[in-house]
Amino acid sequence: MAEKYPFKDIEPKWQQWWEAHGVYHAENPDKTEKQKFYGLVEFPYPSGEGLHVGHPRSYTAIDLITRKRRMQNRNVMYPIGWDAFGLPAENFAIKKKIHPSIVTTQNIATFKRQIQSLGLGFDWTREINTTDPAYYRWTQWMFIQFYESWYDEKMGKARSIQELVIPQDVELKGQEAIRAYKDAERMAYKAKTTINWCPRDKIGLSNEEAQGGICDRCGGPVEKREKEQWMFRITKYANRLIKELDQVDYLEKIKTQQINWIGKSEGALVRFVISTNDQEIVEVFTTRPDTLFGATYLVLSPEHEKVQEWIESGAVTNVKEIKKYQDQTRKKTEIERQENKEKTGVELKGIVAINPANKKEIPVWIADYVLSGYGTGAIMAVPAHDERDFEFAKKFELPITPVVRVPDEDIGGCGAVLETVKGMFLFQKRDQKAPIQPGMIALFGGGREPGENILSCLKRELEEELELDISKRTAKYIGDAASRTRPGKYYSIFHIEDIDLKTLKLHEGESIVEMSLQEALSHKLVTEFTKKRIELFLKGYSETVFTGNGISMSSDFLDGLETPKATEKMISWLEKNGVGERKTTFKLRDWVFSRQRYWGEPIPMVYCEHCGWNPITDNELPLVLPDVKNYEPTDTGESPLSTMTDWVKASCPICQGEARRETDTMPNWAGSSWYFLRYCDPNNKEAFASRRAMEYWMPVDLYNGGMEHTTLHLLYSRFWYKFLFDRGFVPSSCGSEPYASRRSHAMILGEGGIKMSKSKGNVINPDDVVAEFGADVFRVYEMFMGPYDMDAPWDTHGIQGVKRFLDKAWNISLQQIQKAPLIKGDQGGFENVFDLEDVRPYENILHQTIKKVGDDIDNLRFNTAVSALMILTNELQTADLRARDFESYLKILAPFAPHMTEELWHMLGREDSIHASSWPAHDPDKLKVSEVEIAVQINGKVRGQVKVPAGSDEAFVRQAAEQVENVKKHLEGKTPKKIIYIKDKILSFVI
RNA sequence: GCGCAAGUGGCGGAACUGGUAUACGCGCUAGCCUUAGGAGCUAGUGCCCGAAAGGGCUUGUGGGUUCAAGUCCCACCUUGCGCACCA
Repeated sequence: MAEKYPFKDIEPKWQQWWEAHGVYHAENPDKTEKQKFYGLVEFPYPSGEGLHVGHPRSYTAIDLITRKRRMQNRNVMYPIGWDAFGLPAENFAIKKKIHPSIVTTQNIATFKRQIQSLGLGFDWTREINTTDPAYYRWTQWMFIQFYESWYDEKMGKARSIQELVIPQDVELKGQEAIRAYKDAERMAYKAKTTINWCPRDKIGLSNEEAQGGICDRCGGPVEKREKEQWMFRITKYANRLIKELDQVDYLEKIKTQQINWIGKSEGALVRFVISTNDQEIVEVFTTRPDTLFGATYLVLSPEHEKVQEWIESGAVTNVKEIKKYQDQTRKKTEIERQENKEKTGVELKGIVAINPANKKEIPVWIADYVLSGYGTGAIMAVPAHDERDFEFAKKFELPITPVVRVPDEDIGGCGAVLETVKGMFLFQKRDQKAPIQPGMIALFGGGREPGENILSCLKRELEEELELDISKRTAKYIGDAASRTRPGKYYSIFHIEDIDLKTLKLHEGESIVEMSLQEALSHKLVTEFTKKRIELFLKGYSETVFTGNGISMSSDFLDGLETPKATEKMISWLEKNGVGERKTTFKLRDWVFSRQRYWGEPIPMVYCEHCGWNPITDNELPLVLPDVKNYEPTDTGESPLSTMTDWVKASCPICQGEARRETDTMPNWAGSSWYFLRYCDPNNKEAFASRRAMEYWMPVDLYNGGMEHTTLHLLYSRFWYKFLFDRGFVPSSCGSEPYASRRSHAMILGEGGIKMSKSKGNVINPDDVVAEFGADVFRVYEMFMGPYDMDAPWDTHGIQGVKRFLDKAWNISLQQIQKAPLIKGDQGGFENVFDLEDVRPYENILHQTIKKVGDDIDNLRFNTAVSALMILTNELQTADLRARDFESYLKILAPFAPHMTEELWHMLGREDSIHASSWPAHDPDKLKVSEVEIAVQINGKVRGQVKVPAGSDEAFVRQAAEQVENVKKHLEGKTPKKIIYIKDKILSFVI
């Protein structure tokens, strides 16, 4: 009698029927009043490997949600397409000498067949393909819009380049100057920069694709190369890409990753004058301008342009040494630079800079710990406040000057200052008589009359005040700090070597209290101020907040200020004195947009000797990718297209003269940056999508994709969309964010928890799974494996369990359909002849499950939803269901097992699709249970259970509990001291 | 180093605002059915003691709060992921 669910006969039948009946075709906005729901999964790259079992996991997840929304009367769009430009097809083409488009077409066919065998509710009428000229026509058109735009900082948005006001002085210089001025503002611009070059793929990479110095495609190391490249000014959007995240519902970790990648930091730009030539200036960026007084040297990155200038002008005297160091740096890959963090560097002899705060002359160095790509490529080194600078200063014996600020209450007298190697200082007020103990590494400040000999002061302070004999030790003078409350007085700061900080001794009356630093944290004799410092010290922080205002400071204006306030004060000082200004920098770089490969969208630009770069005209779009003989990329970094001399030749759109085409192509992130807009209106020939369609469908309600795309596709497409939005190509009612919410799937691993790979031979082919178990089992299994956002290993036994479940559900359903004599109901459905009013034992669990499954789908908790359905199915084995309850059962199972439920639905005599039916509502009355089991605890341990009517009061439950043998035994006839009763849950005695 | 997430049976994993830990599934054991089964059905299954009733222990480790802690607080350990000389 135990029949198997005959998926082989059923599944293909319904797949065809659905498509023929357009069950999953989204209605166009003009034809519906319904509210829309736009569910989106990242469209796949159709690789030669075929579909991975990981793809269906996320496709099915969003499929479940969209199916439920459809049953909740939403007009659902769940589209799919092909992100088909890319390296693997090209590499395959090189190897097999087959045109990439042929390979791509084949791969798409395979992917499509595989995806369609899974019964996913995609709207195939909206299928798109980024390599289709009808599609990439618009990608090219958008490129031109980027080129024809500039970013207006004042309005905070991109505008047409026509609207760029040309300053008069530029205008006077003529056309050449005007063009240069415009080019410097365009959102897409060509520039010679150092790019990441993958020698294996022979392709330039964006920063996002070369994270950690590793190529995103092949995993090999990345080199630096000078190259002229098309760039997108994504940095103009850095602020908005962070700020507008608060309009969207993304997983918190996705937001954090984007924010970190953009890497905003606020601070100041400071100009250092080179003393040998007043005209010469080095700009540095710092987040801590308040520490400027402590800047004791400058460091430039080895690639810094000034270094080259000084070599050429002969300003530096140790050219050979410098060049050697530059060479070394260049040869190091980024990985090597990261692995070896030992500080290296070379002084630029002959170059001296002036610290604008204290007018002191300071040396200038180059070192590779300063990165050319960040800030200005130069830093002011404040070794007392920065771990890296400290390390560097120690190694090359450069001066270390703390900038010391202290709140007023601590200025009162000289005190002991304790220091760690890292540069942490501790203070103990003098009136508490905290001596520096032998065994500390210490710095201390001593009040000293102007003119008093430093060493004699030190000796006096140490011996008289602090009871420390320093005769056997080396005390190194570090510097002075002026006292604010006692004008004319200074704190001298010394570094006493060979001392290890372990204990703190305090005078309490006549006796001395000795304590560990741990104990000091809670000791009443120690001030809060000191405690805080000890705490920081123990955590190993290098941050220093200190007294006075640093060596030879001309003013004490930073005294007593918290770091943010001191920073503000210093910035206004810099601005007032014209030596610097407020500045925000980002880690985000402009997007390198050219690729020196064949299989990508041609960049629609031509170069003319007279007119420079210009976009081709609209009616020339699409600029179709020509056939070439050889797809092989070159070591020189020329695109294979450059060998197509006929194609390269073009006429200049301005002067009609001879011109040549751009031969680089776009990165594969181009087509995927706006595909979600094309789905709204995929066949439009007049525009990339109609305004009406975008107004209705955008933004995407739910977008699912991998975490690996957080700093790639997700960032790029948000930027791209914001640009289109700014320029009004996307209607303003759509909002400036393309995706209202973003979720992430996890990986499916091979059996045993290791990654699936060809070489390990543990790859599961979806085709085999569908052939053996059918699509419904496959779907349910992938949902049941574990939490959606956690990696899960494939388990061949586990899928058997799911098969049993669906077989069981199938059999129960057949019984229900057979057993119950059906009559046609009023609503067009069927009711059986059983009494409709009697209370049925299964109702409770049915309604609970309806609620749970619905909630779980909404919250992407598919594994527990399946579990609830299994429990319900087990319960229903012995029940006789009313027809409408049976229909509810099928409906909540339908999103998970669409084929099986559709078959059963039609067996009931239905002619429409179950997936177009309405989602059942749970009846809150029927969630309630009549009887509950209450645990009885005695002194916190469960000693028995009682079954009572739901909602019973304490007295009733207590009486029942006291009848239970085991409870009686443990109560030992005593009267409980305390009784806690939580209704319908627990009764707890304390005796 | 910094940031984030997570540690629960033999395994994948449940557990809502603290309220009977181990749901559901796998695996395993026994029995039934079968010519046979890697099919199906029934029962059992955290660990220890016990014939049973029952008792003791158990959610990475150690403390704490509470009548009651996987859940809250403190300290620590481990694993995974992300970033990593970002000034």
